[in-house]
This record gives sequence, structure tokens and C-alpha cells, in this order.
Amino acid sequence: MKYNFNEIEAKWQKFWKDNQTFRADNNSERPKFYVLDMFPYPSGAGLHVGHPLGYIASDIYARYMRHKGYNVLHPMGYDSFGLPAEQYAIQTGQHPAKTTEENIKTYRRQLDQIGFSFDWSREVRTSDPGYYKWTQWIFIQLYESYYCKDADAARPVQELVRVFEKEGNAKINAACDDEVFQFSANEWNQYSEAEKQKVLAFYRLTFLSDTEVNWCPALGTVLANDEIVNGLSERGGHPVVRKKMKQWSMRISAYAQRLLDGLEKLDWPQPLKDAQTNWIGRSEGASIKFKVLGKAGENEWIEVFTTRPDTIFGVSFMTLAPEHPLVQKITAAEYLDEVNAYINATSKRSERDRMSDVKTITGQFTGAYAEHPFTGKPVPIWIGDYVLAGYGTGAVMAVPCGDQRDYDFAKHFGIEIPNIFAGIDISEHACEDKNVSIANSDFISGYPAKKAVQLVIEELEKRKIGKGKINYRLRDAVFSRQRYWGEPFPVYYKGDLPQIIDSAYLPITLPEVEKYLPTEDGKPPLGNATHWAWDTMSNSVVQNNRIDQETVFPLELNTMPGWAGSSWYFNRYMDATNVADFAGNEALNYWKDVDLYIGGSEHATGHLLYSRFWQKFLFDKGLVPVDEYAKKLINQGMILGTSAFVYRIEGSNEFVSHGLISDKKVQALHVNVSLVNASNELDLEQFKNSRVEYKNAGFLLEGGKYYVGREVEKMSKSKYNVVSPDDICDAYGADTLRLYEMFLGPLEQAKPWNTAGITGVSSFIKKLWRLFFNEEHEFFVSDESPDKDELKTLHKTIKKVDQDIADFSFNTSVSSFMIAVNELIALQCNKRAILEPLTVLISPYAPHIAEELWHLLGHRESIATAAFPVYNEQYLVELVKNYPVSFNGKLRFTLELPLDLSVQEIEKEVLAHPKTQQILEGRSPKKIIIVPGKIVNIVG
RNA sequence: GCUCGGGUGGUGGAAAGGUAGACACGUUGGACUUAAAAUCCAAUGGGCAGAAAUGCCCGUGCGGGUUCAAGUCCCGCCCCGAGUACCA
Repeated sequence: MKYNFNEIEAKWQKFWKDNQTFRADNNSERPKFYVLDMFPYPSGAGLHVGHPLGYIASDIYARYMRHKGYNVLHPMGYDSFGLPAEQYAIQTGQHPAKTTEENIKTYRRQLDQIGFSFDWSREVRTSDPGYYKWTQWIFIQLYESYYCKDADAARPVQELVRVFEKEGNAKINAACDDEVFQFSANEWNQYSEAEKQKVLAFYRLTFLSDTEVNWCPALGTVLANDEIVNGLSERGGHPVVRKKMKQWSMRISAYAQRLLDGLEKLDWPQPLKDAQTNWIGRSEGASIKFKVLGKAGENEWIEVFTTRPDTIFGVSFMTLAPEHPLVQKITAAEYLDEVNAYINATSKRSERDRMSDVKTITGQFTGAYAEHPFTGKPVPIWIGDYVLAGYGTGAVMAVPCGDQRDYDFAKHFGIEIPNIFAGIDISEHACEDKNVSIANSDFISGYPAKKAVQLVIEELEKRKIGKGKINYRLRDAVFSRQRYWGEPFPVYYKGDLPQIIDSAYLPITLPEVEKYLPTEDGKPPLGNATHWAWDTMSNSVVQNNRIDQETVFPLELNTMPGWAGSSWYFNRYMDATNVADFAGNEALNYWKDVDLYIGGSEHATGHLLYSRFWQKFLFDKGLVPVDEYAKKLINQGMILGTSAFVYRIEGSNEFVSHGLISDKKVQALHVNVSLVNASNELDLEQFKNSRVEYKNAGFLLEGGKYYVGREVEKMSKSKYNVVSPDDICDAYGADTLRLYEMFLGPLEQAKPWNTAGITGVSSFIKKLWRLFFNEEHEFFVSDESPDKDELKTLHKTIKKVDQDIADFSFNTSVSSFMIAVNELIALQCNKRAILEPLTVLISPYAPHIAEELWHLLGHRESIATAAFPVYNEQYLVELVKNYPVSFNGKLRFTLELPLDLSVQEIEKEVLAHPKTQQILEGRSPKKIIIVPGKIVNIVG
């Protein structure tokens, strides 16, 4: 019988499907284990060989845990809202739902052919109304909540209202907008409904506000900070400008400290945790108020945040961000023109300019002064764009001797630089070292800086002009997108006040539109819908009532961003078909959290932060049982493509072979890797036919051949270096693809794909197959008991593979399989007692061939779901007990010998020792390593 | 600039502080073939000596250190990659 992988793979994939082999049960005697992949966006290009890497690893782990006796949840779905489908719709008029559906079909076919053990009965799609109903529902829960700092948890806004009614907001300790002001119960009760709503928006966890946003004119939408790369949009690379817009935001900043604290208990990669820590950016310091001097600034205070309150006596000026609200108020009449000119100039500078040009120092004096809180001296107030409006208070107290930027600014504008550090020379640059003593500083002179920080904070608090403060870099997340293909908000407007549509009427589904572009008057694409508001209103707000034009209020026309649906999907899998709840309590309490999450590190400060935020919120509301949803996380590395290049002589249609370029002026052009063989030779005929302009191209050849240049790059369609898993499965089979992807290198590392190397794994699979067949190609395994060498091979493979999977070193376990098979071939071993456990051992990696062999070995049940002894520790213990074979071929023992022996004499003694003889069993050792005085190593 | 990773043969990569280069690709030679593919066998870090078996020396980015023993641990550099970016 020949190894026919196409037949075998199709057969077992069908078997799994027919028998629903991988359906997970929400009730089980067995312990649960939840293995999750980051679900993909189904793009039109389909999968390339890089995509399944993480899925293969998680699948191996899921299958392994099933063998270990766990009830495994291993689901898959699609993050199916997104920009590409929408852009395709704009170009072609094709409804995004339709292209998405088609793309999903392709993905599903590609995933199925690799033989994943997903429980497809739990599939989710974020663009499915049955799913986004609950995304909208969670949005409503956020809207109805505020963050209580005393309880350190989200609480209903209704509680807040009750307190306001009784005692105003003086005692409220909540995460809220900076603009919030103090009011009494009396004042509150006299507010109009509109005024009350405006105040409540300062507290809600999702709220509407005028936000300075990253507006991308080319895409017609707002982008989050993590969707911008170097001042350009991540998608498409279009320029991005700052603009004020009314936007929904998520008060993620309320959770900054808990998001930080939560990291400690997570088994996540350190780089990823570091990235989140830096993104949250906690810094400890003080906020200090400076009184503005002079008439213009009467009763105005400038609040600054500083991490170095100990340097307060070194302040020689202040700098405000050009956008700071006080700038207009305090600027002296004679400086007004210059200040306005400066503000104008900086607002024109795009983010990109500002970033690429950090060195240039710009600023403008306002003519105003503030009073130093301790010395009373006037401090000049400047504006400068090195101060960011978005961080802290948008104002800094400048201490040129202690901060290099302040130092540069002072030098540039000729401002004095007082020295407040004992014995430090500041003539060249500022001293940012915290391990110094403070001098010339009144009551903190002579104290070390760290102590001085405390003293200053105490003094500030005593005088009520400042306090110790912790600041976070983490900004609230903008939650509105001017797009069609996203979740609609369950919101309509009365005037400019948002109203929530009662959750009983969810989902608010997307309307049909003629065009997917923004409307001509600049409204988001949903503005193109003609009957939407009417339909939605008649369905919900005024349901069962006759409605007329007056009761049809405008709906929110923005949609939610891509990260909305992906922020809670892991909970939905637990109970994916529940129509009454986002997931039932029983299911949530059974599965609780993800035990292993595998996905790319590019989501470090996006999805992985937002989803933690939502999970904590849901936890606060008592809706989920745990406040961190993924215990362990692994980042799989990218599989890179090996691009091929042809070199065209500039200004001609002549192509030079790679070796002949020397100093010719050439232009490197990507050429499709399928036109190049393993020796880098280009197929000239196919190349000429690949494009019209190549038809009559000339070639400078090396030995009659055209050699291409190679470079390792990200795999992408535009670089013509994409390798499709379909082709690999057709040529070598899914099991070989799975093994090879693991064999390429460590899971977490980026590594280049090289199709040529697959033959090694492919021939290994064929050899494995042949172990079970005799020379007449008939299935034949013997029932003889195994000998010592055969057992040794089996034991060491079991031990190595088991350990490797636990360490996620899948690459080395593939090597162990290869060694095992080679050794068994050399031993001519065809014994059931060896081959059967080996089949189980290999089944997570190569499930199809394992099923087939298992079947041939006479088993009727699928190998995939039963708990098997090979992966059971007890089994290992028994094996070792029965056959005490050394696993690693090395054994150490202590042997006391006289010191004056020669090396040869020691060798003799060692060889003669009974323990040595026991190990060697008559064989002679390859080498004996002797280090006089201490250690003897025998390698045999 | 800061924060993380990482530098090992022609290539991908293995190595509890203990035979560096497992396993594979590639290359070379051989077997089987009319031939090719496939398959199998052998060699393959560099250098020196030898007819050969074999022996010796040098080798994990660079310079130091700890240790009987360092790719691995410590200190100081250099280079590459990723993230972040005027965060007060």
C-alpha cells in the first residue's frame, strides 16, 4: 500500500466532520482546557503559508491536551468587519457582506485542508448581526457605567445620579473628564435634562466629546494612535492630520492602573508586557499650580505635572503647549501677533514634520509671568511645541539645569539656567541624574533628590497649591469610525444629545446603501441610507406606534472600530449560539478563561490592551468570572518570504543576470517566485509571457542562464513572494506542511520560508509510513516484544516530545521524530509495542497519517480525541520502571581516586568501576572526559 | 534617544555551565536506472600533518573576567532586528 496523502487526508477530514470529533462539550468530568487563536480578518488574498503557523502550533497543543485527558475548547471564527471589504465595495459596488462571505468560504476551505481540530459549531463572525448585537449591548453597558475609584470598579451611572441628587459631586471619587466642575445637590437638581446629560458624559465609560483626532482625509476616517505609523496611516500610508470632531471615546484611562497591575499575574512574553507597560506609561510625580501674574491673568492658575518636584527651585520659565486654553487669555497685548503667528505655524506642521524634526527648537514668549510658588519670583511664560497638549496638563515648569529639553530651550532663547545641584557642572548639559544632592533650594537644600521630592510634595499639599500625582500616558480610545462596514451604534440623537436605544431592540442592523463613500455633505457613509432611521425607529423607540416625521430622530452615523468585536469574542466561543445572552453563566463559569492564546505581537498595544479593558469592565459588572481572560500567551513569529529580483538597466528594456550587475545602473524589480527554481535560475519563457512589456526584453546571461537576486521580506502579494498552503498541500500533503512549518525554527521567531527544504520532512513522513509495511508493501507489524535498543529509541522520543510540547519547542520535537524513525529503520523494527506508541506521539503533529496508521493497527475509534497513555505521565513512569533505559546516554557518578594518578590510569580506574561496566554493558565508550580533581564524564 | 530581542557552518537552526554545529536543506561523490525523477549509501566548520586509520591546532560578533570547564554566567564595546518616540 502506497502512502497516498491526498486520499488519507480527505478521508480523515471527512471522518472528523461527519463524527463531529472536535465538538467540545460545556459539561465534562474531565478538566477543561481552552486553546485560542487570534481570529483572522478574511482578506481576499486568502491564506499564505505564514498565516497558519500559529494555528498549527495551537492545534498541536490542543490535540496534545486531548491526549492528556482534557476537555479541550479549540474554536475559530472571523474578525469580519474591516476596511478592505469596504474599499472593495467602494470600487466595485459589491456589498461588503457578500465579499466577506466569499472570502470566508476560501478561508474555511484552506483551514480545513490543513486538518485543524477546530470546533466549528462555535464559529463566530463579528459582522454577523447575531454577534454584533452583543457588541452593541456591551457598548450600552459601558455607556450606563462610570468608574468609581473608591471601589476601584465600574458602577452604574444611576448610582452616581442618586448621589448627585443628594449631595452634589464634591465627594465623588471617579475617573472623569478634566473639565468636570464642582456642583451641589441643589444645583444638580435645577439643571435641565440636557445639562445633566452633559455632566454625566464626563463620567460615563463611553462618552461623546469633541476630540482632537487623527483624521485621514484620503480614507475619510479617524484613526487610532496605533493605526498610525510614522505619521501615515497604517493601511495605505496616507497622511494624517489633527482635527477636532465629535467622537465616541472609551474611558480606558480609568483602567490604567489595573491594566498595569494585571500584567503581573499573566504568563505572557516579557517584550509584550513591556510594550503594554510603556504604552500605559505610568509616572509618579506632583501636580503644581502656578499663579499667573498681572491683570490679564487674574485669578488664573497654570497647573503643571512634573516627575521632579525636587527641582522646583530650578524653575526659570514655564512652557505651555501652543494649544493650551490659557494662551489666548494671558498673552500680553504687545506679544499677541507673534504668539498667534507661532500657533498658526505649529498647527500647520503635520505630526510627521514634528516627528522628523525633533532637533529644531522653536517657541515664543507670551509676555506673561507666573509666580513661583515658593520664592514668589516672576517666572516668564513661553509657548513651545515641545510641550504636548495631550500629556499631563499641557504645561510644564521648565527646569533647564535638570532637563535636557528645557536646557536646550533656555540656551536657544537666552534664558537663565540656575544650578540647584550640589557639585554638578551644568555648563555643557543638564543633569538628569536622580542620585544627587539639591542645593540653593531653601528648605530642601542639602537633601538628596529622592528625599526632596517627598518634602516638596508635603509642602505643596500643606499650602494647597499642589499634590502628589500619578500620571499615565494612556489616552482614552476614540471609538467612532466614519465607515460603513462596522457595528452601528445603538444611538440616536435628540438635538445634540445622544440617546441610547433600549437593548431589547438590538441588534441595530446596518442599512443598505447605494454608495459606501461619505456623503457629499461630509457625513459618514451611513448617511447615504434613506429609510434606515425610519425603519429603526419604528422597530424600537416608538415600536408598535404609528410614527411620523417628527418622531424619526437621526441615528448615529458613525460605526464602531475594528477592535470592538474582537474585544470580547473569546467569551462568545464559550456559548456561541446563545440568543438570550452574550454567553450563558454556566458556560462562562465552566470555561472561565483562555489557557493558551496564540497570536501575533503586532496586537500588543491594540487588541490585547482593549480586550483586557473590556474584560475587566465585564468582570466589574459581574458578567464574566475572571478579570484577565488569557492566562498564557505566545507570539508566533512571522514567516517571511524570499523575494526574487530581476535587474533592468535603467532607461532600457535589458535585464542583467545578478552576477553581472557590477557597477551598472540597474533597477531591481520583484519577479514572481514561481518563475524561479531552487538554483535561482529564471524561467525566461514564462518571464517573457508574464507581462506585455517583458515580451521583447533583452537579457544579459551568465552561462546561458539568468540568475535572480534574492532578499528576505515580509510575505505579500505586492512582492510576488507569496507561497500558498494550497500548493504545498497538493504537492506534499497537509501533514508534511504542518511538520515543516514547525520544523522551520522556534515558534516565536521570525524565519524565512524555503519550499526547497520541505523534502526532508516529506521523506521523513514516507519513511514513517514504510515502517508499518513489509517489502511486499503489505501492512505488517509484529507482536514480538521489543528489545532494549528499540525501547531506548521509543523512551527518549516520548520524553523529548513531551517535554518539547510543554516548552513550545515544536521544532526540536520534529527532529526527535526524524531521529526515532531513522533509528527504527536501522534496527529494522516493525514491532507494535514500539510503533503504536509512536503513532500516538506523532498524531498532534501529523494527525491524518496517524489516524490512518491507528486504523490499520486495528483501532476503531479516532486517535484524536481519546486520552492515550503515551502522553500520560503514569505510562512513562511504568515504562521506565520496566525498562530502566537511560534517556540521554549520559550518566554521572562520583568516584574517589588518589590525586597522583595519570590521566591514563584514571581512565583505567573509571572503566573498571562496576558502575561504568553497568552502563556500558560490554560496549566501549566513545570518549572519556576527565578533568583532574573533579569530574569524569563518560560518553558512550 | 529609550525599552526589549538577537549575533553559532554555504542556509534554516540544535546544544541542563560538560563531545559545539543535533536534525534538515544545500553541495560533492557513489549505488540503482537507457536517462531523469524518486529512493538508498558516504563525505561535508576551518587549518595542519599523514598513503591511510588517525592525530594535532583554531573556531559560537569584539575585548576582558569568573570557573577544572563558557555559545551558555558577569563587566565593557560593536553590529543587526522589533517596539516606542519631545511623556515633563
